[in-house]
Amino acid sequence: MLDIKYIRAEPEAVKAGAAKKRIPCDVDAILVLDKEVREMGIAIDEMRNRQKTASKKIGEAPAADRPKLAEEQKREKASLQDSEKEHAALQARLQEMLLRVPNVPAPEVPEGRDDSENVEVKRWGEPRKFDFEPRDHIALGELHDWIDVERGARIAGSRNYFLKGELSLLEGAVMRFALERMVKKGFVPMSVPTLVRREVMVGTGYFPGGEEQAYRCDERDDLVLVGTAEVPVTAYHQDEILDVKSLPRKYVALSSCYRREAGTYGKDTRGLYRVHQFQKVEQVVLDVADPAVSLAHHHDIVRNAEDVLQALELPYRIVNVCGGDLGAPQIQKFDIETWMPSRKGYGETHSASRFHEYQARRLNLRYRDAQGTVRVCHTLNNTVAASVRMLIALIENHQDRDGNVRLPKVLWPYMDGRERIGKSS
RNA sequence: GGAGAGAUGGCUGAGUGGCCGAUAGCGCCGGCUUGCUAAGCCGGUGUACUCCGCAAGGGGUACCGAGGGUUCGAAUCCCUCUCUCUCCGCCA
Repeated sequence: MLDIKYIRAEPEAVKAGAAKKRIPCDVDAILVLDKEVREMGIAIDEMRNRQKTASKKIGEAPAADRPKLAEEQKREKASLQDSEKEHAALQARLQEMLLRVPNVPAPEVPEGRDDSENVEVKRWGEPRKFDFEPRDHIALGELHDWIDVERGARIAGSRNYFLKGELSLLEGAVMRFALERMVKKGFVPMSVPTLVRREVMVGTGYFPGGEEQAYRCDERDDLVLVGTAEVPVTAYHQDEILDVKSLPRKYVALSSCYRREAGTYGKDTRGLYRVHQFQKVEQVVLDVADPAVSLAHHHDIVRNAEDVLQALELPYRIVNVCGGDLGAPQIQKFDIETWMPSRKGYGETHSASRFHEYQARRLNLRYRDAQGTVRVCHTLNNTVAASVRMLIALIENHQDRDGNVRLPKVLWPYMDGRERIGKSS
């Protein structure tokens, strides 16, 4: 959420930002409503002031005079209550509108309509040239009995799956490797709730707007399954005022992630590229409200992900996500796409976002700076490793002619010392 | 699931209708003091919105878990919800 004071001061910047993101937003209507709410608030404050003063006088008056004085106050009270009711309704409407105002993208965000106009900023590693016809992950899964999508669908519906045998172990190995790598860099590991209250979804910027992508419980429990550990981790310090000396806070969490993937019917239907549930290690950074500091963190969290991909010997590229492909909350986003032979291209595996105050303001997540001033934090996050897509890349890229898979050295300790997996290894 | 207790400022903890945005202690910040390992003394110390002011600063309003109600007036009375704790039951 943007600061209403910022919207008042820079309405044109907000409009331009929304236009760049291709998100409709009636800034003028917000300003009109804001003015109305504010003027009404002043009037109500004055009415309350008169009312409080009068009440105090009644308290000081001799008991005999009180009923008469109280009678007079009753009329005042009625009109105050009407105004308060109206004011509350207007405020709620304004708040609803403010929650939908998109964050203003950074100047470095490229113009563009959709992901086809994202701008590649870096490439690492050479996609491997196979001297045999490589199998895709489904074929490899069948060969080794690693993947069962049929029973997955029978038990849990489409886009659900079982991982078995070595691939199930490999999933754990990759997650554990990614987690430990981040802990070594000073990130505090966390195990987190994946079923959260709606307000946390609002606080992190997923609601309103993203309701269709989230699973929710029925009316007995008004909870939502998170699509990423970013949600509980970023909200961890909700409503707190942190000491500036305790910043930055760097957290890393492994969690299950749940996505409805509504509106993706027919898209990526083969294989495990797009699924309803997966494991992911996520990094989250909270720090002071300084754009330069945030930018530095942004580069750091991208580096952290690159570090993991390089250790796993997977070719990737980084794209600067264009305005039209950017969500409402982000200032800027870098996606990392990893080479997947079955796609004959790069597939998104990481998403590094910088939010400035957008999430923190919604979460009421603040800090007290060295001067004692209370300010809203900045937040960022990025994937470290997301399970199924990382497994697709690993087994497809590192397969041999027989369909066995060479493991990168960094995974050996997590796979009981094994250097390869597959039938003949 | 049953029975009970509770939720107050960074923390502990008073407050049962007007003198309470809230006693006190601790902590923290500033100052003073004393030669003795640290203590003592004095002062300050919530957040948000808003108005006035160039500013320093000042005024108003709201907030005592959340929401509603009673009342001229609510931290205090009533209702609903959330959360915490204790005991019993059940499950792991």
